Amino acid sequence: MLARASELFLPTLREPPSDAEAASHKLLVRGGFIRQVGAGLWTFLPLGWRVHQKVIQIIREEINAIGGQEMLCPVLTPAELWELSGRITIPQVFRLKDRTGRDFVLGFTHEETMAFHARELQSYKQLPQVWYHFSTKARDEPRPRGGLLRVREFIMKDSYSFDRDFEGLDKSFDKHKQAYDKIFERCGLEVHFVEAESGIMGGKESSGYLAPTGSGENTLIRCENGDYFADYDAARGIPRAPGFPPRLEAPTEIETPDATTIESLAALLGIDPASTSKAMPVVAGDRVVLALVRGDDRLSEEKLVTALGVAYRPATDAEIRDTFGAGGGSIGPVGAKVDVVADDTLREGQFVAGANRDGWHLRGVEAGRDYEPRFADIRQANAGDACPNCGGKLEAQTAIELGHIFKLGTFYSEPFGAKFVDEDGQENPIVMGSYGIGPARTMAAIVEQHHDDRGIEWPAAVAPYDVHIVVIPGQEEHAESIATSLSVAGLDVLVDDRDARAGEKFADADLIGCPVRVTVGRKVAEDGTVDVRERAEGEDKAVSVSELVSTVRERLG
RNA sequence: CGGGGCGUAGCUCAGCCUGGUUAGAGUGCUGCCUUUGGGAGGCAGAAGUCGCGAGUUCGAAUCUCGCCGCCCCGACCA
Repeated sequence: MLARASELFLPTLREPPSDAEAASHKLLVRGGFIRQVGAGLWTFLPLGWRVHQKVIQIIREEINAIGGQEMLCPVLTPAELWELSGRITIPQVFRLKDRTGRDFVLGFTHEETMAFHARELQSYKQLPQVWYHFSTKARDEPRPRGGLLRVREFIMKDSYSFDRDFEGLDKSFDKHKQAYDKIFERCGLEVHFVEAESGIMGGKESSGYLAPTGSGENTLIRCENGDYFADYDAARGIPRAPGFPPRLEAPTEIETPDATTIESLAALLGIDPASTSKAMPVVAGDRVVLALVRGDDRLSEEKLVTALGVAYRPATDAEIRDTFGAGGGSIGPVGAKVDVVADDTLREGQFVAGANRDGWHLRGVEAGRDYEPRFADIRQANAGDACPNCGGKLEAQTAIELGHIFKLGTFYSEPFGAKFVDEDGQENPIVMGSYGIGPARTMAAIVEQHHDDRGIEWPAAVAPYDVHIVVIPGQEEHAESIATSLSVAGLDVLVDDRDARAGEKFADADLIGCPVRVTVGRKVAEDGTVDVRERAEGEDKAVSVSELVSTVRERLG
């Protein structure tokens, strides 16, 4: 395949758009891969679409390899489907009406539609199934950002597995996991599989794939020794041990005027903030619950939801005073007539806690002796915590979530009545899983991980073209025949035949980032050689035209 | 949805505070000359509803109000 720069719509820019911050945003726009149409709405220009298609093809091959069957569901779906699952109430749902006033939803995933089709599965003999499609998703995002990192409309590969039981689901899940590992590896990405929250998807267990990058919205917690990776929200770090004051036989009141923050309290008492406890009153359902973490820790909202099993909200000032008889900065677990969920770090030792009396705290408060909590892991892990596997130091790194896989169970099949009959003639709900990957995000992550100050360094598997030929003015005829021979050999070739200076062409070639560059200059007429350079390496090497095809193939790996 | 910022040529921006001929620069674009292995130089040229609407004024890119769009932080979130 041969493309000529003189004919391509390839609008490269010398400067990045003023509103771009992420490297992928800047370089994809500058390189003429994408253009913004509105907030979170992007057009893929010819080169960008080629890369997107290459990513899609890799995903397709790997999902086909685990038995996935490609199909295509509509973007526009009747609102009734979303009422059945209950997801109609999610704020991000794009809703609209047709001319007769009927309600529709622009899908943001396709669990509902796929469960609808799964009603045609009737027998255990038809299971398992894996169905997938590449389709456009719409999300009414409150805040799109970062180029392709967070958008309102995007193409997603989502596959759905249908099994007769949870054992089957585990197998389908593992197959996808393996497929995803291969996909990201083929894309040249460093990606880590981590536990994550189910969020709006519904279902039991979910896991994300995080690519560490320079820009992104997620945080990857990783051990310096490389044996532990986790999503920030779910990470389990081991905090340092506090410096405890001498042990007390019983809690002792101490006056702490104006000390309503941990910092002021620790300073006033001259103690380690880690030897205090922090009380966060929340309302779950119709009851008040006191969440207790160490003074130097932050409460993880996600972990607390998991521990409580339901969503919650912070208690209001009035509710706090009503329940504890004191203000927010002076409350504690001792004597409080509410359930207490204490973080595991509070199991051992004596801590300073609020006395449920304005301006007073208690020293020497001990779990088990002075209050009866339920223990759970509800603290947010921090960089600097010790690794739960090896004790090494945990680090935090910005990341992009490229994929998310869920064990949905019967969350959708039950309301949709997607059932099958087993060997004994019994009806059972189909057990589902869902598995998403965003090709555009993947593309952005590749740029984040593969670029330098001059431009992109595409891995060969996803590059828009294999070879970028820079034609030095005066060598057009030689270049044309070289381009043709590379193309005939099965390589994708971009030949820069524009009437432009060499420097400009080199700069564009670096920006666009095809893996191999061939410069056809004066030497081709003198000794029959051209210069071959790998984008990621930056060294020109003279290669005779007769060996060019094999050399380029070799360089592409 | 809360806070902040921006909107002037394809792109990056100046001009606005302190209203006043025909609205500027760099880059990009077109033509010609020169040049030709890392965005070279020269000459000539095209290109702007100054986001939209109202208002104040003899006069508005500039002042006031409203709206819209976009970006950043937060909240929210695959």
